[in-house]
Amino acid sequence: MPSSTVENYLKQIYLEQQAQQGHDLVAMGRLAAAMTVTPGTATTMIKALAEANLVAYEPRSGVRLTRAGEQLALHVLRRHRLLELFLVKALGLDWSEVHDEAEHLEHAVSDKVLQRIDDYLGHPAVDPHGDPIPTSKGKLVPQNHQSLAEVDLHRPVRIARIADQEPAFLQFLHKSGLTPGVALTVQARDPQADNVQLKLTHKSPALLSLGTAAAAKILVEST
Amino acid sequence: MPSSTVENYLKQIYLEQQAQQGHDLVAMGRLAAAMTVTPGTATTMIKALAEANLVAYEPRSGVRLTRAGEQLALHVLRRHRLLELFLVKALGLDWSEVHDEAEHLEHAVSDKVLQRIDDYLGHPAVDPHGDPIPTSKGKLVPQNHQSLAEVDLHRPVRIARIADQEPAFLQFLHKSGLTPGVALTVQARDPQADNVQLKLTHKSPALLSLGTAAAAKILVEST
DNA sequence: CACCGGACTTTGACTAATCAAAGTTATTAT
DNA sequence: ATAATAACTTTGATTAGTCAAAGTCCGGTG
Repeated sequence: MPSSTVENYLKQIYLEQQAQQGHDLVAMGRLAAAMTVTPGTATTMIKALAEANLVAYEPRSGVRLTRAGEQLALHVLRRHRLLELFLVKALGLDWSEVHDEAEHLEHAVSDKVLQRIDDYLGHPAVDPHGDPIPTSKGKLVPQNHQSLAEVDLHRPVRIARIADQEPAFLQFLHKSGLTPGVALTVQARDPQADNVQLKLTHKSPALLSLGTAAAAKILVEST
Repeated sequence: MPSSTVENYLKQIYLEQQAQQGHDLVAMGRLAAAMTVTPGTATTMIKALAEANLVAYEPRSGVRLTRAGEQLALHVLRRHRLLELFLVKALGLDWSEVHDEAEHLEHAVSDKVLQRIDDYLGHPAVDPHGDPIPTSKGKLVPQNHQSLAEVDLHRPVRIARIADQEPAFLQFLHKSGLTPGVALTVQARDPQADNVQLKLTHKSPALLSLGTAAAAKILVEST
């Protein structure tokens, strides 16, 4: 059974690979920063994971998950995301705080309990942030959402996913009514001013101004 | 924050102290066996816990919790027992299997989540095996139940608690209808034959034969 | 083309938790 | 009272995970 440290490394490599669309070699520096360990620690750990055939390691260029490593990572991600949704739905926790809770529980929950949680929730496809939940077989349906930083002006869209887990940012979104499912359009965009203007379809106040960095973290789908 | 290893040692010392009614010094051998570590490991660990003022250690005679250690142990026990009940009530797990599940989760669940679980369950006093749940302040109302090995013959009693967590034993009890709340009387007892005869008040088959060791693990209260 | 600087790896050291085996102490039996 | 024995402690070693700091490699820039 892999330790929770191993599970965390694999999960993080998976997430970094996703974040680098296409470019699947994750640099050691990136990984070390994401894990908040020193680069030397990451190197040591990755050499052990490579020995166990969970990653392919290319010294001085980076690391990538093997099939086995990816399966394990998806299993961890499934536990994490089902737990997040369960904490919100069954225990009424705030969506801004469930990420950190799930971070601990994901290493302690058995397959049996996870199965029950999945049944309880009715086999959901996404977690409270719109992140897709891998199946028990380790499959994850690829999403391809545009963000508010790039979607066409005036196109009617719905918020599908928030690509950030920071409690403070999530609380701001909640306060502003920018939660998954909400319908809106981008009214204007000014790259010079680093500004995006939103119009919420069924809310008031209906107008909102965001920086590009924040807009890029809000993913949408056409309605 | 104490490691889960430390939490487990303290919890185990607490349980052993309880099991040795009155005699509050727990022998190292006993503790080592309960923790399934070698005696040397227990000695080393206990010296560290004594350094941290969580236990009082008397070399070559045993160990006992300090106030601080007891508070921590009760906190762990609270998490464990609330989780057991939650797994049964909210997720429909079998009472015979929740002990082992809770054993892992008890170290991963935050105070906030535990609070929500307690609310969800309506602040219960006992877990699915009848074991009392310490309060959030670290108080545990002392129980004083007799077992089926000692209660008066023909006295009408109700099962209050099962003093064993073995899945196989719990499954046997379930199959036999010997679960907390069930009303019964002891019809006969034969020490020579190591045998106890039970009559279940509202069940059929109403007659049951148990060995003394099994009967001693079933605690009852008068009705 | 040499060398500079940043990214990466190596090395040596540390902590927590563990075991095996040797050493010590106390209790019991003769 | 002494010897045998069981219970306990000590010692030396191991594994997982980590850091600090020294060493190495490589892609530019002059």
